[in-house]
Amino acid sequence: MMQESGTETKSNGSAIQNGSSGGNHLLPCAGLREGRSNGETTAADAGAADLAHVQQQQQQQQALQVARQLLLQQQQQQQVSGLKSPKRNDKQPALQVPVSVAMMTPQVITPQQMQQILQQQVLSPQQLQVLLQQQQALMLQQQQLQEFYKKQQEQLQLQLLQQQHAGKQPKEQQQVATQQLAFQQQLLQMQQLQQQHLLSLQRQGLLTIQPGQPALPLQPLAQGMIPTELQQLWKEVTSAHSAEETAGSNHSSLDLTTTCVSSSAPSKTSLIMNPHASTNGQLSVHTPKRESLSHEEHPHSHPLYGHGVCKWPGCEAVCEDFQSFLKHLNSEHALDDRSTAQCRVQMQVVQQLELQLAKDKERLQAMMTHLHVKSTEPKAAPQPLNLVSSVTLSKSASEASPQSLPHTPTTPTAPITPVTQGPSVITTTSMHTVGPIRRRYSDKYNVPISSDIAQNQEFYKNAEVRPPFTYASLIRQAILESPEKQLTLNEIYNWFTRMFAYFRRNAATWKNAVRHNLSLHKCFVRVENVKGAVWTVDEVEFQKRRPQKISGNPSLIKNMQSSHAYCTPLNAALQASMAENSIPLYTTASMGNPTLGNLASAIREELNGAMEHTNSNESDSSPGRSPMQAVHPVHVKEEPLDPEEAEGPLSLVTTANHSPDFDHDRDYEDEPVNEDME
DNA sequence: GGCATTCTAAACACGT
DNA sequence: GACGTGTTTAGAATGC
Repeated sequence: MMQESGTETKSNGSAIQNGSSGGNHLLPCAGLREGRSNGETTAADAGAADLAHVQQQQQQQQALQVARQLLLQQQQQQQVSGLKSPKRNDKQPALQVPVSVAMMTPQVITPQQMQQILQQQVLSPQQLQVLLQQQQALMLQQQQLQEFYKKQQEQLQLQLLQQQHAGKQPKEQQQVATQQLAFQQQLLQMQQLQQQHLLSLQRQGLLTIQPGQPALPLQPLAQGMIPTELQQLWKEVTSAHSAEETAGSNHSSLDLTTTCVSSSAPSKTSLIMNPHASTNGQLSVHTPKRESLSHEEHPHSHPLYGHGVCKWPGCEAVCEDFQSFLKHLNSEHALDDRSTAQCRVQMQVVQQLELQLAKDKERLQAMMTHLHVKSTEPKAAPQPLNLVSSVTLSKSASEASPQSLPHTPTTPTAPITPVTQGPSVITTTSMHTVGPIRRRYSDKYNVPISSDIAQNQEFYKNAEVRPPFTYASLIRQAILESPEKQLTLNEIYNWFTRMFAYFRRNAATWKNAVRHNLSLHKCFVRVENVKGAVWTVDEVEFQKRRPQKISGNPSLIKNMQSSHAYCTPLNAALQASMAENSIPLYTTASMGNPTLGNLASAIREELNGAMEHTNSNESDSSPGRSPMQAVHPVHVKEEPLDPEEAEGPLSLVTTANHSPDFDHDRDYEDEPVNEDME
């Protein structure tokens, strides 16, 4: 006995390499420029004809040299007093890359790196404090540098004005302006690197920045030149660079200009948001030039532009064409505090999503592993697989929760525990079932078995899970699916084995059950045929079958509602997880299947019926679920919400004062009510 | 606790 | 006799 129960139970960032972790997101400009030397800049300067201009250039060069000295000091200081951990040093590509890269590196302690440091406990709290102090010292130096820059900028602007009035060559002006811009961008880059670092410190709780305290004064720098001017200069500089980059040069030289250029505003977004860091701190960054090229080739392929709307987070400005979008992008989303903050937010969003994705993938893997193991387990577990067990009520649902599943407390999805039941909850409809382990929901909630089987066909065929339907329902379905609405017993067998992997085992048991059901239920009529005996379905009789009604049990109703509440988030989580793994989702709800409507109706009806029953407090066993009952105060035996099941006239299944109206067993067929009916 | 429903197991009969 | 089909009975599990 009950071997079958045992059977039921059975069935029942790649870029982080060479120590150059993702923290080098902000290194792309340096990486791109590592082949550059400032000698190129001076060579360009040497080509200036105007002596006065040359002198100005020399002044600027001197200023830049001072700035470089400051930056080099920063670098050296950082290298000397930097992190002491060998691991940390390993992660520092600065010593192996050009100075232009190395210069930026000490400040590029990104959140990832900080987290790694903290997680690996490479640094002691004291070391972290030292690190923090160093960063703060760097900030002070940065401010000094900015002050120096401001003075220099004023000078340069004055000179520019003078040159303009004197009718200087535009090329020379641009050279001056280029250097100005370069220096601007260098500072911007540094500021943002520091911002990044400060952010990471904030995340680690090591640094607290008051709300009113601006992290870094980016705005004044961004206002240094008007956007059109910046764009113009940018284009010229980048076009010149593309040729220069191929030549290669002294890697040890510090080229502020080239470093700065690559970090100008248009590329900043991609710099920050591009997670695909390459090795050794060299990132494949979209330079604006490349971007513009790609936009020319694919004028609507900008990730921030789609459907005529700017997709900058929180913007959604309507841009009629791509040009207007670019104008909008450059004007509204230039490099400023706001854009930087938005980029940071977006970066965190992406990080969170990646983290979530990784967790979900891990969980899915564990689930699938678990289910696979479970499905191939021997018949040891006596717990029957509950395909229709309630999400909230079923004992097996909680008891069977596999411990192998990784605990993911951060997962925002709704209760995952029911999912642990595995295939049993893949179908939305099954999650509504509030029945005992052996209940089959098709009879309870009038869920169209045909729809469920059709939608989950592949699942049932491949997974050794018991279909959540009674034998009677399955037999009926098999017969109704046949062209002639009649099947021999063997054909019924074949249908079972063909449609359900579960019935490919223990044939003796379930076949016996099939035969038993065929004989037991009046709804199955045996017809002698030429071929032999075939079985047909008497729909009227079948409709007479009464599912176990839900009486006015408040707890049951509550549980049903709660289980329904689980449906949406759970389904969403399932859908998301399965979609990301390209697994077909056998749900009725998520696919927008009309079955959902039937299901919802069924639940509503069920709930209403239960409520009505509770309110009416009738002794009648009628659930009172059907709207027909409002018209006919007589007992409605069954009111199939499934259109297919509703084919039979309701009047036929309406009886009066029929208490044991389930006409399941022939034992009952002599009941007076049935006699009256028939 | 009793009843209803469903499932499982088994026994039996009958035909091929 | 083996096997398939059909019927019947009994017991267990579960929900009402």
